[in-house]
Amino acid sequence: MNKKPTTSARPKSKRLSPEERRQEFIRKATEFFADEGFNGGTRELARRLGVTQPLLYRYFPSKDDLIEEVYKKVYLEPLESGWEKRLTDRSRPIRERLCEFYNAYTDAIFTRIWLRIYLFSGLKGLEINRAYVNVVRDKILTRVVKECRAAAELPAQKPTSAELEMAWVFHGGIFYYGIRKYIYEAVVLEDKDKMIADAVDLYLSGFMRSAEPRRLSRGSDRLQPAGED
Amino acid sequence: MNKKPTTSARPKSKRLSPEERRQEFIRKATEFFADEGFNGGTRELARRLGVTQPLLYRYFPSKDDLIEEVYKKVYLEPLESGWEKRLTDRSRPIRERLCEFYNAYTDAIFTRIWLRIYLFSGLKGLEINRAYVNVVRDKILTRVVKECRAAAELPAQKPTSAELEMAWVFHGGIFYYGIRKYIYEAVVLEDKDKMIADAVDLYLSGFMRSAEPRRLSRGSDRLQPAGED
DNA sequence: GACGGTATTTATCACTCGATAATCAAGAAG
DNA sequence: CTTCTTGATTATCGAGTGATAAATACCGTC
Repeated sequence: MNKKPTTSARPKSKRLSPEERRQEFIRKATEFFADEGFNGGTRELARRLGVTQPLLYRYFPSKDDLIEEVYKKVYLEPLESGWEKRLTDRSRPIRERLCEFYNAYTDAIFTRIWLRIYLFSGLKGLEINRAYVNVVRDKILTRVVKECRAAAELPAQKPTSAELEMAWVFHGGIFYYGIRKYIYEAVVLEDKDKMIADAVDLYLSGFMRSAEPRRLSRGSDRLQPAGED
Repeated sequence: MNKKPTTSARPKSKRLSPEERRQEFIRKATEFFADEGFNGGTRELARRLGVTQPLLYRYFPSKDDLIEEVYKKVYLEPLESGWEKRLTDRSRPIRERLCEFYNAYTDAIFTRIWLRIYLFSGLKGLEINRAYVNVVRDKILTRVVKECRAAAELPAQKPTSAELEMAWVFHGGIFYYGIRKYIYEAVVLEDKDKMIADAVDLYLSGFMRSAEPRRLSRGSDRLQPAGED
């Protein structure tokens, strides 16, 4: 046999590699903290993992370190796919691009686990949460506004704060659908795609309507007096 | 002196009546739990109140009972003013009514304390939170849709689930402004009235636009195939 | 099959939590 | 001043917390 795994390259069945085990712990811990909040006890967490509590401290120096891993996993995963870049593909109609993006984005974040971790950490005032909000603004919403401006044949410029605010209202309206469904467990319109399409139509029709007078009197933007950002 | 306070009707200065004291405790406890979450300790709470921890148990049988009082206070206060009834005053334009209502409503709920208690209790899955969501739907949003239908000269009928969903998106968009400002402490467009006016314009223009084809082909509502509620 | 290192468990510490009982203080009535 | 009631404090309990050290079980390797 030419097999020569000096450091046990891949164990046959059970006994996952330390790193795999660690990731498994993080995954389950994410579920656990999503359910119980970050005040959930390490003993109960260990019970769910089917191990004893002190074992956690072999893989993570402290509970806070474990929680940190959970944050990273939750916050970075949905963004690393880079869908937002497809927003700028101007060969396709703006409506289609917005619908596609929000369908993909909400497919990623509209889960009980993601939303709960997001809200829990938001209430704790974590930097990573604040940073995420800024990423949404810079990577998604400014892009949305820019593309809408282009579609409305408005001159290209940095979005005004009023435009950005309306994009936030639009975005927040969609986001709130997820909260109602997965946090409040309320009855929502089951067809998420339709909800998004309707929201996009609402936003676009409002944007285009407010763009018309602005397009005629180039430059001067009566919706926003001065000084954005 | 004709003073005859057999049971000490009103103490001159300090030493508030038991009920006043109790209310003061609830008020401060609301602030405390808004900051620390409901896992905040009774000792720290007592310290903030300037009293010792066991004293709390003279006014409330248990911590949970105190929390219950906090819930009631927070959830019932902003609704008991009954602004939503002014939504139906059809002598005034729909835009004005919507703006007025949301200005008043957000004046009441857009505070750090209210929003945080709301989110904390929402994450705990409390009945009172679920009930509140239903109240928003029944007392506010169905009314909003009905008034918009009337303003668009559509036949009066129970809002379709798609209409209700768009009202939720509109409502949630405004609500999310408060979350961004008071939970995420993000920089928002400071002129709340303008944000609301713009959001109302967005919603109304989208609603009216979608209403036009529906108004011509009376009755059949192509935006909603069947079965609402 | 014995060895050696790693994975896991048992036992335990120091601390904090909500809650209770006993004690003390303060103000009104006699 | 004394007495009685009620407000408030001190001291403490038992359960649960995160974390550590020592002991044991497991598995690949020689």
